[in-house]
Amino acid sequence: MDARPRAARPASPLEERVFVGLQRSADLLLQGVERLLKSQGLSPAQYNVLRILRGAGPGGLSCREIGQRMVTRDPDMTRLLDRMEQRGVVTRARQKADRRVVTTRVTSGGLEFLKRLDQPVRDLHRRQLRHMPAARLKTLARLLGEVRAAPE
Amino acid sequence: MDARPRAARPASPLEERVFVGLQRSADLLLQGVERLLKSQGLSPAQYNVLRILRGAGPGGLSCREIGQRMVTRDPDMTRLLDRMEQRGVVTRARQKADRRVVTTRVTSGGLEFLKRLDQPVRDLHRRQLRHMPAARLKTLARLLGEVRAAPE
DNA sequence: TGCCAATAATCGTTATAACGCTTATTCTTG
DNA sequence: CAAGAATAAGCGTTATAACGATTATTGGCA
Repeated sequence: MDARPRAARPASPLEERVFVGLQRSADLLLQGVERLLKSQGLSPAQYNVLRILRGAGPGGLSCREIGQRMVTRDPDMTRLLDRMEQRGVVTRARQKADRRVVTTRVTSGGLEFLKRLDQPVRDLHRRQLRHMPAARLKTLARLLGEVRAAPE
Repeated sequence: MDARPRAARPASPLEERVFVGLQRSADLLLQGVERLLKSQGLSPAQYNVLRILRGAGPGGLSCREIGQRMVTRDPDMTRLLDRMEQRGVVTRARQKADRRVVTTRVTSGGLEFLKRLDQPVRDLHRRQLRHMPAARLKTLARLLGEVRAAPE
């Protein structure tokens, strides 16, 4: 039995509330970012790859490494990078030592792109979360980390 | 100034940490749900629609209403419902009063589907979050609500 | 009443995501 | 050192997402 319903709808399990809340919140914030990136013809995944490559420096990264660092997994790195190569924001070169791996690097054009986007993206995030005090954001960031710290 | 770098990487802005943490956590949990639903040939969006329609009762809902209640927005309700109608989990009928709107209802087959999935989904969510005590989950759920309570 | 804006849904098209399979190369080990 | 497992990336194909434009219907109002 569900006890007396305090609200119209019976409360869903706590874990489900967290799951749905996560999906909704992530989607809400992503919408804004998508709009911003679309003005430059970039998808969130492409933007993410560019930032990863910038962080990796001139040595570049293999497909696998990029995939591992991405915020959301992408099951087809090859064609994601194909499109980015066509736009001239990355280059690819097969490694001499291990000819299985292809090293991808961000081009100067790609870095320009990122530079133009850095401030607008920061501003957007600040606007999206300006109604929450820093202390709560810190708590939230910590709890989100705990979610992903699941064993196994 | 950034003070002394306590870790190798300089800390990113708090808002960005929250944004990325949200995307990563949402994606991580969604992966599990996708795997589970795929065993029944359902996408998360389709599952979401079924649950919305079950909650709405026998009166059904219009496309717009379904779209508004979805966890993540879907820009093409028509074809999402097309596919579900073909699978026999929903029916559609144009309203007499206002012939612009199409009412969608879940079929008994669709309800069966849901019934079989209810417990596995609950179990999955519990497993995904079992490493976090209830008090933290409550705090997290509350903070996630606050994120979406942004003015305008 | 007749015209126009607003609303609901649909559709044509292109791009991207997703799935599994294949190829190329390297590592392992008997 | 040869055969087979393991690893990295790529590809063929199908399904879905995304974007705009379009149709059908209704409500507002001069």
